[in-house]
Amino acid sequence: MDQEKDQRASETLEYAKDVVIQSIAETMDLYGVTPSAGKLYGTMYFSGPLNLDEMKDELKMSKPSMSTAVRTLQDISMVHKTWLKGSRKDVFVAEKNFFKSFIDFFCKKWDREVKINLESIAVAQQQLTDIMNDEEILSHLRETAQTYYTQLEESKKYYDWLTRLVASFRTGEIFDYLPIEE
Amino acid sequence: MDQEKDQRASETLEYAKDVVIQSIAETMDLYGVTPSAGKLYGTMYFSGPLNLDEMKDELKMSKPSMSTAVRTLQDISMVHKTWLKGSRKDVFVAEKNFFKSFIDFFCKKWDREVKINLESIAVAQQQLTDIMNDEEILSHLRETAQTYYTQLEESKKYYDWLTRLVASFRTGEIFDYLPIEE
DNA sequence: AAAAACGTTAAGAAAAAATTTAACAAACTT
DNA sequence: AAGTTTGTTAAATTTTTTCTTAACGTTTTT
Repeated sequence: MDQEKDQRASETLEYAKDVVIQSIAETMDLYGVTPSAGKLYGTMYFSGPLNLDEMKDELKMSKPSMSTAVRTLQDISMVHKTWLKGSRKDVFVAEKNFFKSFIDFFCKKWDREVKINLESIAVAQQQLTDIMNDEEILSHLRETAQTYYTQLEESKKYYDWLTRLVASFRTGEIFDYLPIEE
Repeated sequence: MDQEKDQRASETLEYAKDVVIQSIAETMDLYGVTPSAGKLYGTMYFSGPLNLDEMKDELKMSKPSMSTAVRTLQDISMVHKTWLKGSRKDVFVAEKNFFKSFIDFFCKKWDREVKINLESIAVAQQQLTDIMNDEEILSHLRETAQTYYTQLEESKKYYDWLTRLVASFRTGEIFDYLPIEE
């Protein structure tokens, strides 16, 4: 009967979706993904399980692009592979729980930051100690070594704190302090 | 007297420094800066105030590169401009307080995420409501609109929580819950 | 067993980003 | 006021990244 109205409604629906997809893609640069991957995630956020062909039709891109994009999204736990009875194609669903994505992503990154830097600090401090303890070395060099050593030691407080922050996120303890939906 | 030993000590000092600079640069990808900017920050982390010419000599890069790199580091509050009596050159110092950098950076990014997405959600929900309330529209369209609306409404809990997380970081209240140097 | 479907890798093309040299504008010296 | 110094912008180049087409290996269907 009122086909025109339904047509318009359908377009409005698409538009409303696109507005959100666009802003999700835009802010996902913080997660270090390409705009394309961001747009893919945004699309999946509003869709059911998608296979690679459906993704490529949706974004009008090639299949290999979808393959790599969906893998990077998997790497940061923003999409998951599932099974769909009947079809032999891989299908993927977006992780819609932003808390999960947030925690998973940043904890991984922060862990890495702590690990890499603490390792290099350990190496550096060993060398610096050798210089500091050798009285035959020019005093201004030894003083510099001491300065660097102290600065690195100070920075450990941060890495320690970050480790505890990650733990609090991972266990969910953070939500005792800062509850969801206060 | 023992020039050789001092020479070796000096090299060891440089090496120790470089190890840390390298790892800082490597992990700073999370902050969305180029490797060059990361290396510049790492260098400044161990130096006093530097001007553009000193930076270019240190990193063996061009002056305009240093100019843009130092600006991106300023944008994320990882270096600050200071004044040095006598010289008319701009000099910059690295922010050595990692807590400050951390909070400043992520709060800015998270604020942006919240702002952009909440704005688009508001737009989208308005459109969706129009469809939901119009009984002349095909019911399956209206149901889809309802589904999207609910999903967006749900996501607001996350943005609300993120807003409170940012507030807690900004005020320093987070440190009551998770103290530095436990 | 041959053919088709599916996902990935490889190679090449296109697009984007980073870097350098050159040119410029403003502030300072003499 | 002419000439320097300093930082930035502009244009051109190089490098890196992204994306597509083509080829491949595996699994499934017929």
